[in-house]
Amino acid sequence: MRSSELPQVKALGLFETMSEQSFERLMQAAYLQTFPAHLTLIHEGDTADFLYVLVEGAVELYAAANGREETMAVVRPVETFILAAVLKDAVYLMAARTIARSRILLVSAADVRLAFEEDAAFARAIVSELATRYRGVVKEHKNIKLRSSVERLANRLIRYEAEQGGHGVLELPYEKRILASLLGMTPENLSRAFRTLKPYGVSVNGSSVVLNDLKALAVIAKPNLLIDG
Amino acid sequence: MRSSELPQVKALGLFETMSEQSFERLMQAAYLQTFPAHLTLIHEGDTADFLYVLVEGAVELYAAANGREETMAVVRPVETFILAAVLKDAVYLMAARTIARSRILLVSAADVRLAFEEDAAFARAIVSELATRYRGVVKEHKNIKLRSSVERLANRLIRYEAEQGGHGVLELPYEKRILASLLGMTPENLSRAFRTLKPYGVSVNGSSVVLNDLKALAVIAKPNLLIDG
DNA sequence: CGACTCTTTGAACTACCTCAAATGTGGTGG
DNA sequence: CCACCACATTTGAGGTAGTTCAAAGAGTCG
Repeated sequence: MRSSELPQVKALGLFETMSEQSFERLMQAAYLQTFPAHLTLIHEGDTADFLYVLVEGAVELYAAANGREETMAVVRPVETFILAAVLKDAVYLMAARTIARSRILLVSAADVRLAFEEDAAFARAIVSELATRYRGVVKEHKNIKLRSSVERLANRLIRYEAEQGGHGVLELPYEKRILASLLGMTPENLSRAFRTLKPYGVSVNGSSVVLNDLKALAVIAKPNLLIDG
Repeated sequence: MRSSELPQVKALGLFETMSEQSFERLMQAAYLQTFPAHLTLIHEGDTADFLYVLVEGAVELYAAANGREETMAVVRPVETFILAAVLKDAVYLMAARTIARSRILLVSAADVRLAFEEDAAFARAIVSELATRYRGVVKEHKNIKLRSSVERLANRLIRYEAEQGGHGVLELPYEKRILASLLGMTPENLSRAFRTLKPYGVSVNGSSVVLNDLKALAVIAKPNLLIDG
């Protein structure tokens, strides 16, 4: 693999504390590859042969059943995905496809499990990462079970605005179609939810959103650190 | 703590492989306590001071927001709960209360983190447990996003029947009110969902359920190993 | 420019919820 | 052991959030 991205990967929470030696061994059999947009990387039910690290781009994790298909999460750089399946040597519960052209590091799953055995710092980092991910899914599950779709959208907008600098403006990081599915609604309903939020200072123009009245928006969103934090 | 339950705890996947020495140290500062039914053990947002091990009884994990309250999971013996919060030294994302009179082992969270550092086998077990839990929440999330309430009930009945011996009969392990919330619906809607399943061989009498036509039930349930497995 | 796909809008439908009341059930104290 | 009470469950009626289907704009990319 090209070595120019290595420092970026090593800086990842998961690899940061592990020994240089273990890291090098792990990277020796790793591929850094560029994939075009809309390419399916993994299918539900496949065995987990690789741990994926998204270096650049965006990846959608989705699941299908009963003829329906829903976005479960969107991975942004630099982040790993499907760690749990790799550690359990189990099949993937979610499928993954690129949303945009993406640079992805593929690390051998067997090597990850080996490094876990041999490097205590790596083991700690894995636990930390896994626990964080676990809490992330729990929050998402609370989000779905405890909130209406308009509330979910309002809180998501508040989150994006904060992540993007807190200047009252934000760019939707991917298509509304995907955002809708991620928030557990149809595209049509997302469109209507945006209109519902207009009286609360939300104006939308394509993928650009302006929040003119954060206070009013917070009243309807009722943000909650134990869901959004 | 009483020592008669110790073997039962040691046999837990999480503690099974750890050294006797580490285990004994962990248990030295642990309490085994009996709690009456309907007692709140932990509140959302509390700091995680203990890892809980349910030895006997039943515990409901729930979450509240917007004046609503929903059951997130039900813990059955012998199982741990809120492991992720303990490992991250973070606040609990879910509250917990006993459903029935319960015997619960409380292990110091700091001791768990210490044992994790010192005992590699324990570290492995924790990762395995955490990864399994992670996959459990993902499955539950798929369940909610991809299925209707009747489908969720049908699959849940199929699961209980299998767990309880596969003889075509099952006992609902807790109140319908809680089952309803766990499945993401109101008690009224659960009652109607049971009636919807009657033509598929489901007859209910209090907490006793008979499945007279598993084949027909499976047709409507469309069970899926990547959700129910 | 033309052919996509995405997004929005409208209209009709449906799954699920809310409210209210009747009925059933388990636990408690006399 | 029984009567009572509180609460769980069921049933009915009506409402609402969200879906589906259809079709018209609006970007986007070759």
